[in-house]
Amino acid sequence: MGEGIAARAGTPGEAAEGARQRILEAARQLFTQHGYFNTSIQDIRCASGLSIGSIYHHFSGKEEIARELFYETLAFVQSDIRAVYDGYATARDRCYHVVRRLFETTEAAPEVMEYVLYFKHREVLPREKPICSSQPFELIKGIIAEGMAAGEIRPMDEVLATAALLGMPVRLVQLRLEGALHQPLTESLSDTWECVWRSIAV
Amino acid sequence: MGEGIAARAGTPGEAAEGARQRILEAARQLFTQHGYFNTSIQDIRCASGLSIGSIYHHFSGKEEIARELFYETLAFVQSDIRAVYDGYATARDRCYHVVRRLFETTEAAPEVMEYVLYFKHREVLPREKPICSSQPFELIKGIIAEGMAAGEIRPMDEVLATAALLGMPVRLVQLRLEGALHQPLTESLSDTWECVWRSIAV
DNA sequence: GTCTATAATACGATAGAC
DNA sequence: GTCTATCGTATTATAGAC
Repeated sequence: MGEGIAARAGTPGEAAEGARQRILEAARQLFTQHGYFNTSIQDIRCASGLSIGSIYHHFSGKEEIARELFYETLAFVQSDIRAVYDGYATARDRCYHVVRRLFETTEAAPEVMEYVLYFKHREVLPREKPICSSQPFELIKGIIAEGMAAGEIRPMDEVLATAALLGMPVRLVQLRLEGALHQPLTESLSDTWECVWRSIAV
Repeated sequence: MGEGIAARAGTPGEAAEGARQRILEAARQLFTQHGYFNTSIQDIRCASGLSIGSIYHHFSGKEEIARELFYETLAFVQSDIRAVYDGYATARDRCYHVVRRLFETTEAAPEVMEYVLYFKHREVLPREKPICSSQPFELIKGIIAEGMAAGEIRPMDEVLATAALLGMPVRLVQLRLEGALHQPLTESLSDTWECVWRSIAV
């Protein structure tokens, strides 16, 4: 987008958007590193390079920053899964690439995955729906259901199948983020996929 | 554990232990229900029926209460797994009963499982080792390793196999605790076990 | 829009009587 | 061992100049 008008800091337009993003970026990093409750507005101020007043100009408070990050991250995950759904036709391909993207995202943008997995939404944002009943997971359930209808996946409870598909990969992502796995997840992809697909395939 | 001497409240001996336990019980419930950082010492005071001073007499502070609960819970889980290890001989039986106990404990003592799964140890007790590298998980890895040596479990990375064993069941426990599953987990045991064992069996 | 200074409060922890 | 009263501090949020 345009860049001619606002060259100096403090000018309106995308400079303001820049400030917003700087705040969100700093907050995400601090929230995932030290936890939401161990992060003060002062910490966000230091990390973002802005002032308290500026932060309160853009957000109503710490909680709104967390909520904004939550929706941003949810949208990111959702578009990822939708891209897989649209890009492949069989349940097998779709499931495989969901797991693959999960691993790739963990390696490429660990702070995003960290926010998704470790952020205690129930504790910080108790009014939001839990992530497991959100749209991304509904998409996964759809993939599973179509796979059962097509005879690719053994008939069973959809929730069970979803847990079978994501349980092991998510657990590995957690271990990787905790530093318990030294290899990149992508190197374990084929072994992981073997386990996952055995568990739900006909 | 005599009981004759101290009949009135406030008397030393097991009455003091009773106070300790009342504090721990109240804290566990509040921590899992509203989160550690949303629970104040005042809240624990109200729920336990004791006074601030009494709480600080038994514990050095809020963090020590959390640490105490952490070790208590860890010991509980560990003895559970050890009982399974000692009670069965094959990897198949051991793995099955680990999953079974996981489900049974979730139904019988959800507040314990909730504490294990949802308590953000890294955020509250950053100095403790993460639960994944603690003794209970070492026990599981042992079961897996013996199973591979005996030719019951496909040869693969032990960490991967552990994730394959626990990933799906743990995910289902989470869903159950969040209220997303209305059936008791024990009713899904056989289907879950089918998925799990397919994923790691030879 | 951004800044500094400050108000208001909630919290963890302590002191000291009983 | 238990209690009440209180201290010191950290934190959120606001007020008002620029």
